[in-house]
Amino acid sequence: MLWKSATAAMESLMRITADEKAATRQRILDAAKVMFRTKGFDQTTTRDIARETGIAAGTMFNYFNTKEAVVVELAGHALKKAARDFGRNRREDAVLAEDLFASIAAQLRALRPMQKSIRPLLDTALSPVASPKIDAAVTLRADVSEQFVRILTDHGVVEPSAVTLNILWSLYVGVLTFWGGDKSPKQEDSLAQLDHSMRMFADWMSR
Amino acid sequence: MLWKSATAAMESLMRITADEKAATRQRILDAAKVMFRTKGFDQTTTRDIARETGIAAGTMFNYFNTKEAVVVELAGHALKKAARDFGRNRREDAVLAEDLFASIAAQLRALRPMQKSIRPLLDTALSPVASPKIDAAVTLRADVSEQFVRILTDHGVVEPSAVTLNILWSLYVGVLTFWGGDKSPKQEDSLAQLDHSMRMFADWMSR
DNA sequence: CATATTATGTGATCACGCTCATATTAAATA
DNA sequence: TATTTAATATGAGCGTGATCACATAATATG
Repeated sequence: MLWKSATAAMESLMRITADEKAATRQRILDAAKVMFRTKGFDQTTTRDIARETGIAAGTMFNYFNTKEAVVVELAGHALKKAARDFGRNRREDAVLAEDLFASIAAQLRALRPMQKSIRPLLDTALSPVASPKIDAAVTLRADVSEQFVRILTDHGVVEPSAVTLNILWSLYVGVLTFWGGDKSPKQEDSLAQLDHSMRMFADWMSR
Repeated sequence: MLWKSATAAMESLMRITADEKAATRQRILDAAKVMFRTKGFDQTTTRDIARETGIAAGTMFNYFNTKEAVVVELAGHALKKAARDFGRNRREDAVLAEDLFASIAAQLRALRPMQKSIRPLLDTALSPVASPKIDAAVTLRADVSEQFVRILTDHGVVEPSAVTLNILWSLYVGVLTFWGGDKSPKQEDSLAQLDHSMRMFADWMSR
């Protein structure tokens, strides 16, 4: 394709087709979102998603490498929203444990619709040793990690060691895992777990 | 079957066939053990195991409900050995963090041959919210948890709360996850991770 | 406008874990 | 031993995620 000779008309046309592609992609995400929430991840087949989207069975894989990649993308959007919410409501006088608690609690709130689909997320995206086959998973992991590092930095932890970050990540994944099966009405049990985890971690950091 | 009329001869006969069954079961485990270690869990198909064992493809599922159940059973044996090793080498004057470290380090040593197959273990057996479809997984989880509780009790923690146990479990799973991808020659990285994790936990317990 | 090239959609097909109706073998009974 | 009943082995077949050769459509070139 000769980009240098591209005219405004061409660009406009391409934008349209690109938009159509993006629209199909979005329709896949919308269909998957609903079905994952109602039937769960395992009970939703890629053929279900394709049928609901109005495309052939194989076409979905032109947009997403794997079924997991779909849920990872959905989670990515949710976590972006969570990060914004956290930034907006952040209290100036919060101590480390409070900031970490607020950050992760915001994530739990945003991820609520996919509570039933958290398992594939933990396996593919949030595991520190997950294979980098899904691009969105690498990005997601980096984003969350970055936010943790920023919070730590804001509280005087200059360059957290790998071990420190791994411990925080273990507690974080532990909370998410527990939360995935949390049946308490308002997630109190998970929030208690999160509260204790972050308090312990913060105490250890300021020892 | 009329058990009450069972004679010694019958019992002897049945013992033989029962032994044959147990032998088949063992041959499956042996074949799987080798293949899991060399090719990894995902790259070893149930048909591979069946072929190597000399049974039909479907027969394996008369002995194990799922492919995961095989690796869980192998891990169960390894962890039993680890528990014995820990009990044998346990130092009388050890503090909480040291005992937890020693206990889990023994597990890592015993699990070494299945380092590549740790993922399915974490997903099905060691997750606190895993479905109870695999009996051996429930047992395994209970055994490990029980050992942790015993160690805690020995160090004066009378009845550890659910949150406390969950936190310990999170750190434990975090270490195992990290260890699954640990390339350092003698697992120093994982042991460092374990050391810090248990020290933090013990500090928190004695706060 | 006609043709070549490139990108995208399609569904038949694969490999996998797992199931199930049937065949086969062993045990119990007469 | 002959016959009935129970236990076990078998492999064809299912549903699934994913792939791939091919069809179709969009774009570039002459």
